[in-house]
Amino acid sequence: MLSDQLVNQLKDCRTDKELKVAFKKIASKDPDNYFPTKELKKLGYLRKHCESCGTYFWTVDKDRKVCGDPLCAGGFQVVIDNPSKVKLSFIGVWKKIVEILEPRGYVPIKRYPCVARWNPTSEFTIASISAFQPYVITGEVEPPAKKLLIPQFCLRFNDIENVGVTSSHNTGFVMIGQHTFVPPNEWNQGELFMDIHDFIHIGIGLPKKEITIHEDSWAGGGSFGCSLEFFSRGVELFNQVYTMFEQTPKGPRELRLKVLDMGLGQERVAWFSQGTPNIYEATFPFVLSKLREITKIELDLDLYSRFSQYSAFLNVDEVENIDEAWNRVANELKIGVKELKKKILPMTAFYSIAEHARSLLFAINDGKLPSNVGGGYNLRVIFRRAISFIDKHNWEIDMSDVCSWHAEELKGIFPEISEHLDEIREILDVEREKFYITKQKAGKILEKLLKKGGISTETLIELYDSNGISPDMAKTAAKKYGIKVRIPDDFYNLVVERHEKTEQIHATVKEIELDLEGIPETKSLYYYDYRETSNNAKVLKIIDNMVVLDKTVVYPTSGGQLHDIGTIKGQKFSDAFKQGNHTIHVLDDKPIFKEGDNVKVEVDKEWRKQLSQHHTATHIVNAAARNVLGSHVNQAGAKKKMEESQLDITHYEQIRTDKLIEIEKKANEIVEKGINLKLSFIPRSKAERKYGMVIYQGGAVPGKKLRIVEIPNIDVEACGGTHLNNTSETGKIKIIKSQKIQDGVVRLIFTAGKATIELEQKYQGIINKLESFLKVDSKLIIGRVKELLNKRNKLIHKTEKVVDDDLELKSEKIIEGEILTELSKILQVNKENVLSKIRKLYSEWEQSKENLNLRQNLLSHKNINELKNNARFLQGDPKYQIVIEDYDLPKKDLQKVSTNIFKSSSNMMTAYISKREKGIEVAVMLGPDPLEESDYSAYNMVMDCVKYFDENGKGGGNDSYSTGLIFDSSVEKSKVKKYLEEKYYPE
RNA sequence: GGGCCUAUGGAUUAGUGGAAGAUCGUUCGCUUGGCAUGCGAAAGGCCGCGGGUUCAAUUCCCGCUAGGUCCA
Repeated sequence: MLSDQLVNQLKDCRTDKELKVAFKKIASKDPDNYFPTKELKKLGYLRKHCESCGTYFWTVDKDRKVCGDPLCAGGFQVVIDNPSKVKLSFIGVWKKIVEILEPRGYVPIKRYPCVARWNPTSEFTIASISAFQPYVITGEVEPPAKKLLIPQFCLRFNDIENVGVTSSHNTGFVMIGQHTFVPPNEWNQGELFMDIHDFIHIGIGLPKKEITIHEDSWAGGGSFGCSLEFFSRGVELFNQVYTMFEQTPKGPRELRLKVLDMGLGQERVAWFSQGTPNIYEATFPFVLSKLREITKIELDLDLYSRFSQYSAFLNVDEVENIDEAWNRVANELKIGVKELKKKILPMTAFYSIAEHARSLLFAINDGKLPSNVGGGYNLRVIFRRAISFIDKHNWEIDMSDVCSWHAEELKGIFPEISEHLDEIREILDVEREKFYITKQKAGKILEKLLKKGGISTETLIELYDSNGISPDMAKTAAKKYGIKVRIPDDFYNLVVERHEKTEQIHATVKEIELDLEGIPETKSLYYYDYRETSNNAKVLKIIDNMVVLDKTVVYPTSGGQLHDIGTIKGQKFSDAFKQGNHTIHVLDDKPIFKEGDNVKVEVDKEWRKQLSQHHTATHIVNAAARNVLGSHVNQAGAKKKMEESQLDITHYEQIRTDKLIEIEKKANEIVEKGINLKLSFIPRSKAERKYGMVIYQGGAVPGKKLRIVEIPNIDVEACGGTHLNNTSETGKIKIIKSQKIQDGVVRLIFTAGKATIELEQKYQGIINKLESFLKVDSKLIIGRVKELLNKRNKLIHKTEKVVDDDLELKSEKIIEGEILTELSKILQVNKENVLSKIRKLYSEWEQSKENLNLRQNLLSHKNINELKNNARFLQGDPKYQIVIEDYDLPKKDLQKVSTNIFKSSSNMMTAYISKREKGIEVAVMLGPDPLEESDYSAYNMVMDCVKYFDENGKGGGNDSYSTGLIFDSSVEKSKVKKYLEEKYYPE
């Protein structure tokens, strides 16, 4: 169908955008070849060329000069004199299209989740066709039906700011898909066109004169085709895409499977057919009525109706100066800008709240949580936007309530979203708390800055980037202080720039690919029984130490499971990885065998068993966590190693210890039940139908057939790893710890089988050592450690108040809980470091004890007085007195002595000589009088002394307090003391 | 996935390469018939953890842990 000439034209197109532009020209040059012109003409449509934008379009109006795009046609005109004869509710649109197309062979199917776990290219479902991407489109997977209809809820977060402002933007919407997946000989473009035309013309009763149809093209994900866009009154109703070609490195070619992609906005069509002032009134009137009761908002629907015609001008994506755009709209409506905003803004807030609640409801229900990273961030953004609107207008709206009203309103089409309302409420409650805490924090930071002065652009960016404080928030806060903050027009560009700068530094290194051209794929033999650990194989390729075989039992690192180790023909390999469908074994040394040889492969059985235990345990823990925490729990990543296994699950807060124990208990119950696992290969669509999308716990999996790992009644996952035959083989599962790796994702680290035993032994070993170190029974350990910490602190910091009781550990308190877990909390260290931390604290305590008498004496009133009495007047300057002493005590204590002396005798100065690890320390401190009145300087006094004994000696400080060190080990303390005495004492 | 910010008594925090402060709360005393209040005093800090640099680190550097935040 594509001529060589055209192939050449398209072959160099690298991006979808280039392809789309190029193909649009080609298709419109030869419309009879690419569009259903026969049907269009038969219906009485004429082909025209838009005088405004140049697009070719079809219309029955022979005088029409411009196409139906709102920019060419001058905004929306839905409300005035609505042209549709049939009024359809939101759900009615779906019912109507089913009514018309089902008899023509289209099968209505259930929606897919809007969180696209099966799709490696996109986190959310963004169009009806996403449900079938990528594997149905590539022909790898059978479609549920050749011709089908699907009401697909989709999420798109690129237009958040427009929601509620323009009358038609949504973050979440239902795209009704009319799709066919057929080989070229079954493709009938004219019929597909007529089906959808009949829906709009007969089903909605839209007269042909109200319809304009644009010629366009579409490209995405490597495939492309031409399309027809249906417009009416400036509204794009839907777009029928005929995907017929794919782009390959050698240029475009016809697809083996032709795909019809017609996506129709259910909200949009409902809106259009009802002619309401905006899309929201048409979509969820029930929710809006509830909100109206609460807010008592006065909706000036007449103004909104008129406003809605121009709101396309306020699309922030297309408008450069938003203030000017408001002025323009106000002029058109013949109303002041201020008044317009005052009336319209609460309404936009009102609609946004309703709209965002709906998206949150679907997204959370389908398994996404608000978060600070990833797709979950979008949920946080719309939730906060909604909450901010609620706060701004002081409305008593609970977002969870709004969600449940939506669920109610949608029961007729999506009953499943009512199933988890309680969980959603809990999740939103937590999320709301987080928002208020952040907001409060932001307020404090701003206050602090504003008290100091103004805020520069630089800090404005910093505030936004690091603390999430929007420039608007800063501006509002500044007003209270009478400070003006200038927000640059290109603020958000500056933020982006800042990121670009830092990102350039970290360029990623591309991994080396082995040349395996022409080598057959490796046949993997580990799928059915993990105990199969050896096979005979033929060597296909050797590159350095790396070996490719025709078949192997070896498991290469993939799906978060570590590779096997073992031997090939007796030679050890310590790594195995996957490239495409080849398994590559990495030998420790150069292979002694050659390509073409027959060799025996053997896998280390212990190694294999441990990894299999960890892998099956991961499925068990995942199921246990979902059981304990709720159905919002999904796997967000996993890693199975020898010593432990990690499982990341979606959850909205750090898991409390009691819940953790419950999960562990539940997991071990599953182990003890001794359930047989079912391992099987099932065609993808059958598996999806039977088990649902939850099977994609480990992420998207390619292939026509899925390897399904089922623990009956517990867990089903599509998974390629090695698994046990029965849950009892897992052995004891022990959860070591949980950590929140990002908002909305918690990592569980646990062990199974031998690893658990080894770990418990290790922990028991630590506990045994603690017992003998502290000389108590294990149940007293926690109490003793708490006591040790307290007494150690007291001994170090509160020397004077120490009593005999503090010199020994005698606590008999028995504290509940797992010893090491508790200790690691108390001491704020890892379990592994508990012992060394306690040893450290203990020796510090002992050290303090050793010097205690000395230190207590030193700090006693008696001693202070004695020191003062014995102080000698300074040589040549009898106004001041100096204390010169020799103490090997901690610096802190010496400082305290001096402070105490100065409290009652301000004319004093002190000099101490102490033995330290590195040498002899000289410390001089001046009381208030000599410091203020005299020329004496502690620094000079120290340096003079240090340098006298050791020219490499170092020191520093200021006039009031200085220390110095004499490194020379031949110098004796007594000499230093004598030197000072001779220098400062009178003859 | 990448970047940035933060970590100080129970809470909110100031602060600095050289002797850890404030406010609230707590306890005690006084004031009052009692309470609110007022006055006075005290207790309470592994300055997140580990390492490095330094004569000296709560402060600077590196790693970790925990929380926050922005971008893709």
